[in-house]
Amino acid sequence: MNQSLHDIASKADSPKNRAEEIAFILRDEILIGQYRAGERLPSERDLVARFNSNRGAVREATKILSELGLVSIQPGGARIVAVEQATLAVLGPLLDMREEVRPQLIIEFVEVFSALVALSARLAMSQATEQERHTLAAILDRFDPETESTDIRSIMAEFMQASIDIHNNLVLRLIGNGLRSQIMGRLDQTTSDRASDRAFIDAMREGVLSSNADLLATTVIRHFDEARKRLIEQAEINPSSLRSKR
Amino acid sequence: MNQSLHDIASKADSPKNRAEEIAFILRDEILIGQYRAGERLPSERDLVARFNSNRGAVREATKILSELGLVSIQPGGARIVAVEQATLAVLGPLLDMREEVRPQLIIEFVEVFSALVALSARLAMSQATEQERHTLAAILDRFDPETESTDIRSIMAEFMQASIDIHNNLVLRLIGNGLRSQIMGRLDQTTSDRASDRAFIDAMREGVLSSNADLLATTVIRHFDEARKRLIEQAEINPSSLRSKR
DNA sequence: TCTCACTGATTGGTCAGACCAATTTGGTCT
DNA sequence: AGACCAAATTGGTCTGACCAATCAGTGAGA
Repeated sequence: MNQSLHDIASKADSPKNRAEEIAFILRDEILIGQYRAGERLPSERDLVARFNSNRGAVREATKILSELGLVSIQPGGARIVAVEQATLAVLGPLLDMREEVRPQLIIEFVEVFSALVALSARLAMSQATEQERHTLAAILDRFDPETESTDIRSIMAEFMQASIDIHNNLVLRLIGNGLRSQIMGRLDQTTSDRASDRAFIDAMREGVLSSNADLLATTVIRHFDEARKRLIEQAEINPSSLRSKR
Repeated sequence: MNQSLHDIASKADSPKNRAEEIAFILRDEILIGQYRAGERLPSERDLVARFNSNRGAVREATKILSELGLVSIQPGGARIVAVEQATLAVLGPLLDMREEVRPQLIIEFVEVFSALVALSARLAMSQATEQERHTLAAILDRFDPETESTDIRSIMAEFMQASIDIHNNLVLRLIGNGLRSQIMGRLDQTTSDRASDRAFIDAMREGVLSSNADLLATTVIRHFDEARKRLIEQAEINPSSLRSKR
């Protein structure tokens, strides 16, 4: 039953035009590690030849890469930048590409996401109206342990979004946008314990309705921590993915 | 002594070429609210006329805007997207532009940043070697309450960076990149209580050396919470900046 | 042998103009 | 009003050209 790893991986980006097509190919090659950081990207004219295109399209493509933080363009040549200096926007492609780091990356995502959900819940509680709290509770109520269709992750995503709408912290919202667009559709179905999920949802529900920010936050943290541990166990079965060089 | 608000505001982006020049102008106009979300951006040919440029440069410019998430380009016309759906990369420009929301935005930044620093410290503690902990402590030791030059914020930034180097969580690192590049050089000098800063640094130092993740996290949270409250007080003196419509 | 200034080739930056396909728009007809 | 159609507009693609900054190899001088 554990064929779960990397069988969905939506490969979601579909290029809208030639420039994006080229950009995505180059982006993936960079992320795969085909070029080392510091190396020079082939010249625009070479890329034109390779992709049978024109400089306009190629320049737009490199513009995209530069905006992703993957290359640094200067007169005289464009150079590849270390992935570590890039933008959140490389996360999705990385999940699609690098099978070896995928489990590790998901764990890292969970670590960060849990903290952000907890923060968002806290902030929302600090100023939510009665009605807003019921909106949040309603989202949680959508969880049904019987049906497989109600994915707890999508509920958490909705909860996050709704809580952001309440506190309206733009910084958190922008980060949330980035994470959501990178992660959406790229996570595998996890086989989680529906019973413990139920308990988790109930605890959150209580925290929301009683406006108990601390309870909410610790509940979230604890739940994600368990999820993280499960992920680590799974990852260690497949020893190719240690927390090591990327 | 309180001339602090918005006198530094580096306006850091200097366009590297015509395309960026155009892109930044349009970006700022959008952020100022000159176009409403959903409206159409002037056509490429119109922009060529307005900026006395050529379609190549203009197209590269709109590519940048699209990458920022500020416009959505489709055959038939490009449309402005709500700021709320953009990328972290709009944060810096927003800080430079919208004087009214600046204080509020800074508060929101602090709320998020504190949670991320706390998380990062936690993660780092969970796997730091003896030597790595001393590296962190050394950063904290750079704080000197006597000299005005040692800015506690730059120390926190360094601490964040160093802790990221330890746990090496790529997701957190990418988010950190975004925040850092948007905030760096755009925050005002705040007049903070050097004595309480001293206490804060000492508490962190103890947390680091004793590898007490909980102490570290709560210390960070508490300190930033105080900073946040100070900011809110300052903001309320200037009543133009309530947590309201943006 | 090493250093440094020169030079020619390469590279990104800018520009003009053209054609296509899709969308949008405005008017017409029902 | 509403459906439909045709023309204008728009983004997408492509070609070819010139400039200025940079890079890399060469050769002269120390």
